[in-house]
Amino acid sequence: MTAPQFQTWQSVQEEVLRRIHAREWKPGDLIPNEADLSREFGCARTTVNRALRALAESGLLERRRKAGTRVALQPVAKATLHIAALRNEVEERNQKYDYRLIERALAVPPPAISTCMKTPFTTELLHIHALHLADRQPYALENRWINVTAVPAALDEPFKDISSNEWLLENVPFTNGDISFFALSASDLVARHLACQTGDALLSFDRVTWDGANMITKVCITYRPDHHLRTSL
Amino acid sequence: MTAPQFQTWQSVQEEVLRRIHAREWKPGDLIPNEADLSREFGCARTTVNRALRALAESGLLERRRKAGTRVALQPVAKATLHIAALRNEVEERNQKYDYRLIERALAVPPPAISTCMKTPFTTELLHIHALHLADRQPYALENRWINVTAVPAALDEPFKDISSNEWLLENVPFTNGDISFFALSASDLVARHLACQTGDALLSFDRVTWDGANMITKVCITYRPDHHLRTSL
DNA sequence: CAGTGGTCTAGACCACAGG
DNA sequence: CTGTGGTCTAGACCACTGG
Repeated sequence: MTAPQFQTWQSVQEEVLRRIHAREWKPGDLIPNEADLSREFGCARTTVNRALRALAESGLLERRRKAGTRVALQPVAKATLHIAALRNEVEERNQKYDYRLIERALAVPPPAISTCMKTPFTTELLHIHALHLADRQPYALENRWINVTAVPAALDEPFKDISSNEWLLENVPFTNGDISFFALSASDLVARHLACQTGDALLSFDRVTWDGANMITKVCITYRPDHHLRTSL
Repeated sequence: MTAPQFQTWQSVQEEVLRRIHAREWKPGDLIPNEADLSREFGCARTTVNRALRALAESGLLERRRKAGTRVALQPVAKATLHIAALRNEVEERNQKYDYRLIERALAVPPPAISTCMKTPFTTELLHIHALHLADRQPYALENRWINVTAVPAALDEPFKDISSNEWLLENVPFTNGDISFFALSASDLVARHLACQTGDALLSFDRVTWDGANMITKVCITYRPDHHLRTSL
């Protein structure tokens, strides 16, 4: 018997990757089922399943009951961005983190915000405007609206020494969120805070988080110019 | 016996999520080990393992041998962006996809590209400049350099009817890639192709892919104004 | 209907790292 | 050294779905 032995799911995964890469199994091809592979590899089907499932989660395989497992035609690149708190982001660059509150006010938001927060147009929300710094230079601008109906405790927090970001993480549970990345042209106000030129192209993202049916907060983070958000495949 | 029965890893996961959410287990807390939980839940340890492993992969738990499992203090939001081929991106919006080649030439790239591709400064690369359209409107601009040493077959492909994107996916295997998102201010040239104003803020990303030690290609995709890249938590 | 992946079980051994 | 998670096994049943 010349069949090689694959005793760990990682080694099975490597072998499958090798075959895909060597074009033994081409994009779109049906590959053998788990039972056959487990016999060929001399391991339990569970082990094969673990390996194939991981590859399917990463988008390289497509699996369907009865239909079997195929090599993905278009390996959808799943780029996982790690959106940590800004403090961590800065500290991971070995830079000194600072936080400065610009404004904290209870106010009726623009209609676009009310719509997004699913609150009546006349309902006041807590508005936080703050700057995050790295090595004393502006790093990112935070523009946040908090639903005080869902998070009344926020009314007692000055957000002077702790960013709303960190306070919310520690104090308010949430179940879901949506993120949207886009490019923004710096307004005069934004340019002044980030110490850049009006009209500069800035990477930004909106994040809306909620807890069950309760909208918690909507935040817009705008990075200083030339900021890159990196990830690997 | 009042202990509820949890027979699937999903139900175990839901119960764990409920306890975290209800602050029965707070951020930073050590939770019971797998053996104890499996007894409490009335299921096999494997099932608990599956549930906790999934939560750890999503960043909500932190697990270490011997140290046990803790609720993450800073649940690093892992935003997974699905970077499909542009054709798929457009078609998923139920829009008509078109592709137009702007330029295809063998040329010595700028030093920045050579450095990134790890080729000598004097080595010629295949340069592809193309436009992707949605419902006949400019959607994204593609600016690509292909390492013809690693991919000689690219020299025989006109890229007139098929985008380099799709051709490479079908014909060239790769093992790794880096992606970097940023905001770009539209140059005159870019503005003309994307039918926008010079200076508009545009969302872009660079992607470098390689196969083992061979650099394959570097591409820069620049989206039309107001493009949003969305994902959920 | 039948073949495929999805999952559960009970038990076992192992690798790692905290104390 | 010892407790913890990581994994493997063999077998079983189930859920989905293609033909």
